[in-house]
Amino acid sequence: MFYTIGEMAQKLNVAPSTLRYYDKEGLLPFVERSSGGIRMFKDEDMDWLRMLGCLKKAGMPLKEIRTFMDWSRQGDATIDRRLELIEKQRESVLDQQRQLEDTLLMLDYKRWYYQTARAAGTCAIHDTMPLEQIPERFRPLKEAWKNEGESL
Amino acid sequence: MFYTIGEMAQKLNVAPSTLRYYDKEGLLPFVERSSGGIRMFKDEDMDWLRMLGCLKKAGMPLKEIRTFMDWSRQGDATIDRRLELIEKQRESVLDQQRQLEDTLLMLDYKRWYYQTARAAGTCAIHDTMPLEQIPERFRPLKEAWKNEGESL
DNA sequence: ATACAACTTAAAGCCAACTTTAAGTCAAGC
DNA sequence: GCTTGACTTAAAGTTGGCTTTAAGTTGTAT
Repeated sequence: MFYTIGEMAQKLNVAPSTLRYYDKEGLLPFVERSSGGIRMFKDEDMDWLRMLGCLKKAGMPLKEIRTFMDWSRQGDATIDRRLELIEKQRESVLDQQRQLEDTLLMLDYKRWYYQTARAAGTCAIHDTMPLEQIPERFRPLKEAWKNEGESL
Repeated sequence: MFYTIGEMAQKLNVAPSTLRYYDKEGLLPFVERSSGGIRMFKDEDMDWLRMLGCLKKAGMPLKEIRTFMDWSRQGDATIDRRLELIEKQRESVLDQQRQLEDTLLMLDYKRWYYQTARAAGTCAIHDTMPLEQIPERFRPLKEAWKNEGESL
């Protein structure tokens, strides 16, 4: 069972031009062509595209994904390198999760800040608010700001 | 206590040119200038820069951050809009967290895949592996792949 | 056989977010 | 008062990840 680039693009919810671009960049070394030069995607190609999607969602740049694809085609000799890359990316995702956790706390604080301000009709309420009225979960934030490592 | 752009950039771990770029884009309407035109950052500017950093980390594009900054300067009349924007961004962060959760599971699966392959000396081990030898937490993955909504 | 939609390529264009360059100004130390 | 390093701006350049355009080919339906 074969699919044209248009059909595959629809399945994956991307533009056909995106798949052509990925192909040009060497990310799709597995797609075959008809005698007339038309790309013919197979069902099993989904495995590769899923892998591609996974690495992309993990924040890996296309160049590195290309490296991974190159290694994959080279067979069992590159298992170690591929594992290493996966583990690196796994660490990166854990980092991103920690980052988002912090960001969420900040947004939750700001949400509370504006909810309170809305109720009071003015942001000035926060200039006079005693520490005890700030929800406990937000208090460590103010502390953390005094230290400040890196930020932007 | 004032800081030059270079000092502030160091504090924030960014290039001075980045701060100039943000300023040009209207993201730093709060920075004052010396008589000679040199930017003078104040300690309290850190609050704005923290906010900026928070929104950036939440994935908000600079244009939208600019909007937020504009609203902030307009005072209490824009509290509602600001709250709305914060809540929208909070939802976006929750989405990103769900996304990373999925991605992590996939990477964990791939890690296990390559660890197993390394031990066996070949990826071919996975062609003949009975379902019971695949760790339970990864089995739902294979199921999910059969459905496939969107992906890349 | 012909029309027509969907495919092909190479090259150019676009957007966000910076960075670099060029030419010039400011201000602290000698 | 002069040097020097850090600042200033405007404008051009860069990178990543696509999208669009132009010109042409393929393959299916009538």
